Amino acid sequence: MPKQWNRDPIQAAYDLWVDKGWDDTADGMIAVTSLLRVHQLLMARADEILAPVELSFARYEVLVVLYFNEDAVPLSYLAKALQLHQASVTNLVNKLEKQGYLERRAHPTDRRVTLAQATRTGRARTRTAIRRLNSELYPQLGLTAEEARALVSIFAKMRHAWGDTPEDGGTDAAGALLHVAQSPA
Amino acid sequence: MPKQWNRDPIQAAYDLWVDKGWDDTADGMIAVTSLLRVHQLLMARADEILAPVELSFARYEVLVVLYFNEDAVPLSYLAKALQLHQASVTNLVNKLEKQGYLERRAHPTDRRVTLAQATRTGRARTRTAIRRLNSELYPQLGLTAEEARALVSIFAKMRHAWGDTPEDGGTDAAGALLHVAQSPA
DNA sequence: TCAATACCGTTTGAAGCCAAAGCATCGGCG
DNA sequence: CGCCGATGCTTTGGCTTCAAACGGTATTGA
Repeated sequence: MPKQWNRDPIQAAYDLWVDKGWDDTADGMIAVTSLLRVHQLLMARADEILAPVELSFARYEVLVVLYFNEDAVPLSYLAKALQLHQASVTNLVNKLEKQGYLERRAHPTDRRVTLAQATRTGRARTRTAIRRLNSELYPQLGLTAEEARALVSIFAKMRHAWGDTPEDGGTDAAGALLHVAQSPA
Repeated sequence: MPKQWNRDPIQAAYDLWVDKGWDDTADGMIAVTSLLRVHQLLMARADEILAPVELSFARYEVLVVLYFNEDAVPLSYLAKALQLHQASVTNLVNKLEKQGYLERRAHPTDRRVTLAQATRTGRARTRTAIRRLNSELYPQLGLTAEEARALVSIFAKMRHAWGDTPEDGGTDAAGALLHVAQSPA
C-alpha cells in the first residue's frame, strides 16, 4: 500500500461507515475515533514534557492534588480526586515515594488509613512540572480560547449525559478528575 | 471531606488555576482535563458494550480493519492503520488468534511478513460488535449531530496543529487510527 | 556474488490501569 | 463486651501500551 495513506484516515472511516449505510451513526463514530487519537497524541506530548522532571502524567496528577493540599491526605482521597482505582493509587504512591516526592504517614486516630504528603522536593518538582505544562502544553493545543471553551462545554454536556456531574444524581460519580482544593480532613 | 464534592471538579480546577494567577492557561488546562475524563468514561462504556462479544475495544479495532479487508493483511499494516506499536499488534493478534477470530498466514513471497485474516466467526463477531456500538455507543454520546461535528472539527484542528494529518508533512504520521478501507497489497 | 542495510515480527521488560481477594481496623448494635 | 458488616490499603494477576533488543529475511550496491 504505497501511497494510499494520503487521505485523512478519519475521513476515510467516515466514508466507509456511510458506504455501509450507517450514515446515522457515522458522526458519532468519528467523534469517538478522533477523541481516541487526540488523547493518544496528548498523552504522548504530556509525558514528553514531563520526562525531564521524571514524572509521568499519572504521577503528576497525584502530585498536583498534594500540591494543593498543605496537609497529608488519605490515599482514598486521592483515589476519589483522581477517579482512580485504589490499587492504581497504591502503585503511583509507591513510585512517588521511591522517588522521594512524597511520604506516607500514619493517620493519627484511624490506623486503617495511610496518609500521603508531598515532600519539599516533591513540591518543587510539582511547581516545575506545572510551569512546563503551563508553557508547553496547555497553551499549545492549536486552539483559540473560544475553541477550547467550546470543547470544554461539549465535554461537559457529554459528562452530564452520562451522569458524571455532581448535581445530577451522580451518586458516587461525584469524584473529581484532579486538582481538588478542598481539605480532605 | 463529607460533601465538598458537590461542585464540578473540573470547574474547581479551573478556579484553582485562576487563583494561582494562571488565567491564561486555565482554559487549555480544563480542556485537557475534560478530555481525559471523557476518554475514561468512553472507554469504560465501550468495553462494557463489547464485553458480551468477548472483545475489548482494542481488539475490536483490529477486527474492524480486517473486516474491511477481504484479503489477509500484514501485521505491519495493522500497526500503521491503528497507530499502534508492532509489539502491541503482536499481542492483540495473539489474543484474537486464541479466540479463533483470526488466523495467521504466511506471505506467499516475502517470508518476513505474517498475514492476518479474519475467520468466519471473527467476521460474524465483528458484525455484532459494530451493530452494538452503532446502537449503544455512537448515537448515545449525548450530543446533537451538530455538536458531534463541531467536536470532530476541533479535533481535526488539533491534529493538524500537531502534524497528524497526511497533507502537512506528517511524514510517517500518515498512519490511520482505524477503519481503513484500502487494500494493503 | 556478497556484504551492508533495511525491514518484519517476536520477545522481554517496564509502566499504567483495573478487578478481586486478602488483611487489618473501625463502628455500630445487640 | 463482643460480633459483624463496612472501610482502607495492599497484593496478585490480567490486560494494554510502549521501548529496546533479537533473529530471520529481503534488498541494495559495491
